[in-house]
Parts: sequence; C-alpha cells; structure tokens
Amino acid sequence: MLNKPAKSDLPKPTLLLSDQLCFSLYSTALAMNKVYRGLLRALGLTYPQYLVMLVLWERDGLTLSEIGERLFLDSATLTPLLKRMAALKLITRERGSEDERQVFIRLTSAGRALQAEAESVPMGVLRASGCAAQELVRLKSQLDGLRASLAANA
Amino acid sequence: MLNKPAKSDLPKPTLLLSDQLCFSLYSTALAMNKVYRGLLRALGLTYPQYLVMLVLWERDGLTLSEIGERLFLDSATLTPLLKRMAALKLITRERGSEDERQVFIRLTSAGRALQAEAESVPMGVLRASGCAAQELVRLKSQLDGLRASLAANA
DNA sequence: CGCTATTAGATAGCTTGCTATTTAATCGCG
DNA sequence: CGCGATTAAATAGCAAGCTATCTAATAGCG
Repeated sequence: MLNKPAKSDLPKPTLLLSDQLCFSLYSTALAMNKVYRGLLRALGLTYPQYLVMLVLWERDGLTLSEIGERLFLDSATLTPLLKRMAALKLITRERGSEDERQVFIRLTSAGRALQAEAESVPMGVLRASGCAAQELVRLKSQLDGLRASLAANA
Repeated sequence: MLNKPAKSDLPKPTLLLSDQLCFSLYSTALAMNKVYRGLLRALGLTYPQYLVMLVLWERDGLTLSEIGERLFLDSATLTPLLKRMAALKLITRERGSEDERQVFIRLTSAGRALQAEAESVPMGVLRASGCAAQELVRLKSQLDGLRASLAANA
C-alpha cells in the first residue's frame, strides 16, 4: 500500500519496503493491544500493567528500575503507572531503607491472587493470533533481534 | 525472561511463550518509534504524522476516514492529530461540499515540499534495523498476517 | 414529505510513553 | 571530612490511542 506508487520516480523499493515493515510492526502492536484490552478488562488491568504483574509474579520485591530494565521502560512511564497500580491495591511502593533513592515494589495479596485469574489470558491471545505457534516462535526471535538493533542505533 | 519460572507449577510453556511474543512485539514497536523520533525530528514530524504524510504523498485529497482505513486509526485519534498537522501548515482540512459530514485532507505546498526532505528517512531506519533486508521482508508478511488475525478476533 | 437509522467527525476523559528537568540520596575523590 | 558527580525516582508538559458519547448531516423507507 505504501510502495508501488504508480509512477517510478520514487526511492528504491527496498526503502519503501522497510517503511512498510515498520508500519506492519506499528499497526500489529496496536491490534495486539486491542486484543489484550478485551482479555484484561475482567482483571481491571491494562497491557503495560499486566506486563508489570508478569514480572512481579515471576519475582516479587523488585525496584522500579529493575522492572524498567525488564520492560524497557523508564521512571517517567513507570512512576505514574505504578502509582495507579498501588491505588488499585495490587502492589505496594516502599522506599528502600538502605538506599532511600530506591522504591521497592511488592505484590499485595490481591495482586498475588490475580495470577490465577490471569492464567487464561495467554490462551486467549494465542487463539486470537491464529494459532500458528511454530511461526510465532520464529517471529519472536526476529523481533528480539530487530529490537536490539534498533535500540543500539536509537 | 517471562518463562522458565523456576518452578513447574505454571501453565504450558507455549502459553507463556506467546506472551513473550507479544512483549517482543510491544517493545520492538516502542524501539522503532524511538529511532523514528530521531530521524523525524529534523522534519518536525512524529511517526503517526509521518504515516499520514506517506499516505497523502501517495494520494492527496483523501477524507479523514480514508486515511483512517489505511492506517487502522479512527476519528478519535485522527481528528486531533490532523488538527496539529494543520496548525503546522502541512495540510488543510475542508468539509466536503457534496457531503458536509466528510472532511477532505489536502497537502499544502509546504507539505508537498517536505517529501524531498523525507527521502532519507527510510534509509536511516533500514540502517538502524541492522540491514537484514531479506529477513525484514519475511518479518513484514508474518506481521501482516498476525495483525489480520488479531484484528479479526479483537 | 417526514421520521428514523445510519454515517462522518468531534469531543471528553483516560492511560501510555516520551524528553527534559528537578529533587534527593549516595558515591567517590582529594 | 567535604564537595562535586552520579544515580533513582518524580514531575511537567506533550502527542498518541483508546472507549464512549455526542452532533450534525445524509439515507432510506413508509
């Protein structure tokens, strides 16, 4: 849709093609977000909040920056997001006693309990994705490589 | 990072695996956005604004909804975005005379002139992506398929 | 013709995500 | 010890993107 511009007075096809890739990436990510919105509505979570929960379910008591490292997000995004999650009583935020610059994030019992309810989510996404599980594996590794390159050159 | 949860009391690996894919998609899209931010700063455009320009450079005089169809965005996103672009004097917004519900979007001469400056952008992205051009082609088609499935099941 | 249903955009209110800056705590070097 | 540099998080201000709702114009049917 963005190449084949009817005339031939445009830059090399490969260049426009890479644009299309980026657009595919962008719009697929938005589509994925919409699917999650439907699946997570019952849990009262947004997708980034769900990612934070995944990280904490795996390992509780991380600092804000440790969560940020895993999710590639920084404090400007996470501070308000975590405050909203604390308002929902899913986590607590507590300054470190040893180093008071740090904020430790811990699950509440409600936060831990939510894990059980979340267990059906991945299946729902897999179903919505069309279930080409094998292909999804390859896709993931390609995306991880691409993200690394982009991050290195950003 | 989100699978191998130390214990074996978790759902099937494939399910967590699909979560990882979604996270790869999400974080790669954010990384891509950052690369574009750097490349588009000189043009004074954001990535979604750049997408609108790509659409209009290909075909001028579309309605708001036609642009939305191509970009998978709706009026709640596009109305304010296009107003900002009109404030930048890149486009004009004009109600249709035949059907006054429609808004036709047209490039200004400044908007058309920007195309020349934008020609180096795709090359910059391709470079930042690590240049595995062949792989990017496959990646694109996988993403397009995934987006279609997700959109159908959202 | 008249009235309901549909359609195109706009608006309100929310969460994300960003850059740039600020605050406060800690580090580390002289 | 003391003071500048670094670090962790918070804040301000902006642009997207969403859902839900509203307005106004058009279509379409009796």
